[in-house]
Amino acid sequence: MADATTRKRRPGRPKGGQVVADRSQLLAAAADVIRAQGPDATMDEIAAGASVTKPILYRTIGDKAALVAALSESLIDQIDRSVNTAAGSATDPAAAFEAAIRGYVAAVDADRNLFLFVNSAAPGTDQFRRLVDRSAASMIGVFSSARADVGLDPDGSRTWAWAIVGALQVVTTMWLRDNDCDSTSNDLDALVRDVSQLLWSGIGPTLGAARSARDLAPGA
Amino acid sequence: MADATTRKRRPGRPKGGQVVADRSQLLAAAADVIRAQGPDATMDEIAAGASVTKPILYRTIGDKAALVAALSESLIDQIDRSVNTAAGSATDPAAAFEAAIRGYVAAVDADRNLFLFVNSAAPGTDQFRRLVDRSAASMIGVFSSARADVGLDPDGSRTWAWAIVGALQVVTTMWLRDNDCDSTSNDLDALVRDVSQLLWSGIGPTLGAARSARDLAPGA
DNA sequence: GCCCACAATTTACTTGGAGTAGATTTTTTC
DNA sequence: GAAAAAATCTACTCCAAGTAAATTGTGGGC
Repeated sequence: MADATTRKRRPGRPKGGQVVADRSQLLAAAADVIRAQGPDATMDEIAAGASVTKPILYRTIGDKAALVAALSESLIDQIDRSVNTAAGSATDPAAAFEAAIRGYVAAVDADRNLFLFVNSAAPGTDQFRRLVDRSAASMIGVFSSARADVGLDPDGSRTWAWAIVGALQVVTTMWLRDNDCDSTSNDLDALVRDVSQLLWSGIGPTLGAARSARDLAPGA
Repeated sequence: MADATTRKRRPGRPKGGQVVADRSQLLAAAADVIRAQGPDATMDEIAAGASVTKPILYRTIGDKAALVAALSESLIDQIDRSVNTAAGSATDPAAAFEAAIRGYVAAVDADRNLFLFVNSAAPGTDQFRRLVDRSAASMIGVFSSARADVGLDPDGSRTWAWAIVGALQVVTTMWLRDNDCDSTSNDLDALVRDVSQLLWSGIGPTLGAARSARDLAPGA
């Protein structure tokens, strides 16, 4: 968050050719405002929270879609880290998958407002599609090679990734409603188990077979 | 669509205590406008297309969320019909499931603009959640009994329905992008096959077991 | 048969947020 | 020291949602 050092500036060219706030500072400040004010934070509020005026925000970041895109980058990275960490601490592939889903939900829950802000685009908009593509990217590679090893069309991995992104998005969104105030993590376990059971049955055999195929490869 | 009989009315109380257009007429006209003008049709355009002024539209239908809710009712019914018809003409349960998904995509594709208009709500909004709940409703019943027969927690059927609704929504939305102008239905087959393969592996065994359990019940 | 109350409609407005143009102030350069 | 340049801020426009008040016609009382 840009602190009080840049507060109540008067117009004019700054010393040393510096700008009042660079892109990363503004993004961090925007994230803070959204976390505090909720997903309905307006561009005015975000600019004010960053101690900057709106034209600065627009000149530095771009329009609202660009802000969403930038924030989604970091949020998706954060979710990916949470997912990988959770999955890494499991031995059984099925357990790893379930843990990954738990990691996803946990990451979203931890940054609820940012998740909702980033997901403020309606399906059908370019923004939405970019977000889905970006979210699916990390999955596609995994599925693609696994499917190829098993003789399945690698193009289908994109479809699988889309489906999983959609399933997780809706399930998580709907789950956030019920836990709006009270964070009863009891039924979270059941939720994660159910989703993972539904999806793993389709994925697991393919991945398992691929792994076996790779284990049989020379040099394994 | 309200035709030219009610065009260029001057203000004033109509004869016979009738209103200028009733709810169902307005909804039909709105759907026509959206089909023609695209999912970004404004309330002004919809009112104009129905040969009615905006306050009439608001008094008869409600706000935009109410319009979306009303249109989603009929669209979801239409999709459900398409799904059931498609699934009914298959013998194998797995084939029926795949046919159902094909029916879903086909129905959405046939009413693309209306689908996008109805799905114009961002995840996290009440509108979105209502739509998901409504879309999931018809699935929940099926899953719930099937899961109960197998000894699974029936509550999980809601989660399954949410996940499937989300998967289909995203996959279909993303698919619409690529087929924006040219309707190459070649890859549609692959898409449907992939999605159905992913989801059926999780559902099929449960449903199959439930069916067997029911077949073993007294009086079968 | 005339007039007043009332109902449905239209015009024209307000509101709120995204995005932008032009005025304003300070630094730099000649 | 003055003019040009660079970055900023104030104040605006635009668009769509939603609404209030003016407008015009119908129906009933006398």
